[in-house]
Amino acid sequence: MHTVSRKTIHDVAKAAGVAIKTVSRVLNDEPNVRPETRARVLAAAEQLQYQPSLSARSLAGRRSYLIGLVYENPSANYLVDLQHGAMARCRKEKFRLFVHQCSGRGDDLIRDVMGLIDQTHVDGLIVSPPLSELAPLIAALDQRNLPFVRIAPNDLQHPSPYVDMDDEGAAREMTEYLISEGHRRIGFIIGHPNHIASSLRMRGYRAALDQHQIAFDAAYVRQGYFVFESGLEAARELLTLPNPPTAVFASNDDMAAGVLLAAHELAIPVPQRLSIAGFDDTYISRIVWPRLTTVHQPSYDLAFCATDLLLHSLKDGDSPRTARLPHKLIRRESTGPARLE
Amino acid sequence: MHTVSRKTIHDVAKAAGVAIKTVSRVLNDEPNVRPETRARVLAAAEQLQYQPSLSARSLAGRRSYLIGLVYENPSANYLVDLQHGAMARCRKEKFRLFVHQCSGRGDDLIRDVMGLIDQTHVDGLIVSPPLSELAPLIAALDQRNLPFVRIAPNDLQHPSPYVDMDDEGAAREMTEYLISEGHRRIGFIIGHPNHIASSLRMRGYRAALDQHQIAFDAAYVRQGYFVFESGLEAARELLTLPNPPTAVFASNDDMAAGVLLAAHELAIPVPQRLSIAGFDDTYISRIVWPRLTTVHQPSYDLAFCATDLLLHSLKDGDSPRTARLPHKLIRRESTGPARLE
DNA sequence: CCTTTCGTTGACAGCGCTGTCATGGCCGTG
DNA sequence: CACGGCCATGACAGCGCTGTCAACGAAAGG
Repeated sequence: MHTVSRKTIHDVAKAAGVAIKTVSRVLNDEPNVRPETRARVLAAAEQLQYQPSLSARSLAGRRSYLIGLVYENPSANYLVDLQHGAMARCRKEKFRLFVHQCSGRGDDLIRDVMGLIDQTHVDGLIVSPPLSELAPLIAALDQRNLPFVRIAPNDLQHPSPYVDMDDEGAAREMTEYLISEGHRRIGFIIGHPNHIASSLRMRGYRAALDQHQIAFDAAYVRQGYFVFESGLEAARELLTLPNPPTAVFASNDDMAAGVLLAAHELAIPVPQRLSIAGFDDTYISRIVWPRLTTVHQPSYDLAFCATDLLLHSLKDGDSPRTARLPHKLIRRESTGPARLE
Repeated sequence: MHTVSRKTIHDVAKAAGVAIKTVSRVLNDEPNVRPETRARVLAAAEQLQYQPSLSARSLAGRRSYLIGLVYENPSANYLVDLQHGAMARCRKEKFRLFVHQCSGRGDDLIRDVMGLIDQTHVDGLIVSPPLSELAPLIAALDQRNLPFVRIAPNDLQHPSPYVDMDDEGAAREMTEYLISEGHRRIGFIIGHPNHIASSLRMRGYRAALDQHQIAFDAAYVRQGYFVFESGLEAARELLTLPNPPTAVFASNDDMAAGVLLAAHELAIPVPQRLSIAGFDDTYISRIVWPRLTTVHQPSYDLAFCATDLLLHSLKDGDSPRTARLPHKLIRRESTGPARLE
């Protein structure tokens, strides 16, 4: 067994008959290289299967060609979508993505992220929810003067770029759809209190009720935490109410799956006697029976777009700073007309 | 806004009143440093919030404190478990995990992985299935002389370390459990042909039938691909057979969820008229209704353990080279006694 | 007492790149 | 024809560390 030694810029320079600086110029698309020289260098690099060392680059220059994606504790499907969206965008440049699960809370979390920055020299950061709402973290990043993009942030006034979707509008549409199906007693399960999306979706729900002169009834609203079990518990309460809702709108698919399970337990046929709607359009919404009506949240695109904004802001200061991505109501078998009573 | 400049080893050395080499010694746990000197350096490093630059480390030394996790296209839940298992183990040392989704097939894929190695200088690699079965990739890694650990590989003779579970035994246990419930016509859905786990699980299924003198009937076996839709399709065929199975054992949970959906479509009550078993014990096995009887596959532990083996083999050559992790049969509501006919 | 060994520390080179500046050939201009 | 300016290229320093080796004092041995 014998280690194939790494090719360096010197090998390429020698093969192309130029100085290493010229190789560097070619590989970094710098101007002032004769086209034929450029071609010669490119050919040599290709022939040697040369890959520049990210370590050396970040040490010598002011870029590391690395961007970080930090997250805390999102659901698996959402997380994987984010990762792949960001990776896909990175792959189109010569950047790589460093995925980092943050640990700790408060100051520890900030230290954790700062440690990531110091150690890896990332050029920028993609901050996913709920970290994107964590003011102390955002402030620390500002102070560090590191470019970053937030996904679904709460503070839209902050100067850093962000991408999001219209959570409130989407929730209003879903609620209106349920109303249009004849539902009047519509249960609602709120998401995790730390996520701005939770209150936005709640607001959309209320707005739709208001618009259709349906009185808001707190008895039909339960606090959840974006996880399956919280949806299950909330639904057990809602569905055993004296005058139970004919539809339940959960703030994400995981909780909606919990509602569905509760309905099955209580032998309530879905959607004949109970309509159930989710949010996010994750994998599980297509797997359960009946399949969930939900709102498609473009997680992959959100991350792709966030990475795009970040890469642009690394190149030139003046680039689009925000993007709002479209959502879509997905009707499936878990919702239907309210039964006449 | 003002950039807080990165602290370097020089800052720490100055603060502690020693040479940078001594700081390096302390931070790398090298011997021959007086305890009080060590304490002084540690205090200075802590006080300055010093974080060594991974770039400089990997450039200067022969370690990068980075290990790579490469994967191709596993299901989201499995992938996230792997990532978190590996990250958790890394966090206990001063290592970081570089997660990389491979792109391309054949030579392109190998070039992709080699590019990762050259660019990031990873000290070692965790190779997850089905890449862990890709002989050309393994050969390329061997030639590169880079330490790596395989998760659930096919070639147990190969000298590189690996971790796996007893797929065959687990499948046999599950099948025996179904037999013990009185089932005789037991359908089976095979996993993706590229995964060794598929044939092992199939082998376990057959072994259990043989042991109980139940004739193997190819009509009850369908090829699947580890994805939901393939389970759905296979189940539609199996359940409309003239003499349909009373139980179906799918090689993973996603496909079992597909079987469950097919049963719902055909109004076959589960488990009263059909028992359904999955494999992996992923999130979805707990959210469908009825919840799936399945085999717990320790994905998190597999990755944790793989990382552990890798880190050990980086330190000293002679370390345990393999580990087989325990599985567990999880009985839930999707299986029950066969109906007497 | 001097020599050898060992434990502790530091000086310095150099990892593979990029940033800065120098060099030299070529052009156009007065 | 002399000169300045521009383009293409190269020489060289140095990023923040680790590896190597030397230096020094203290302990151990003859």
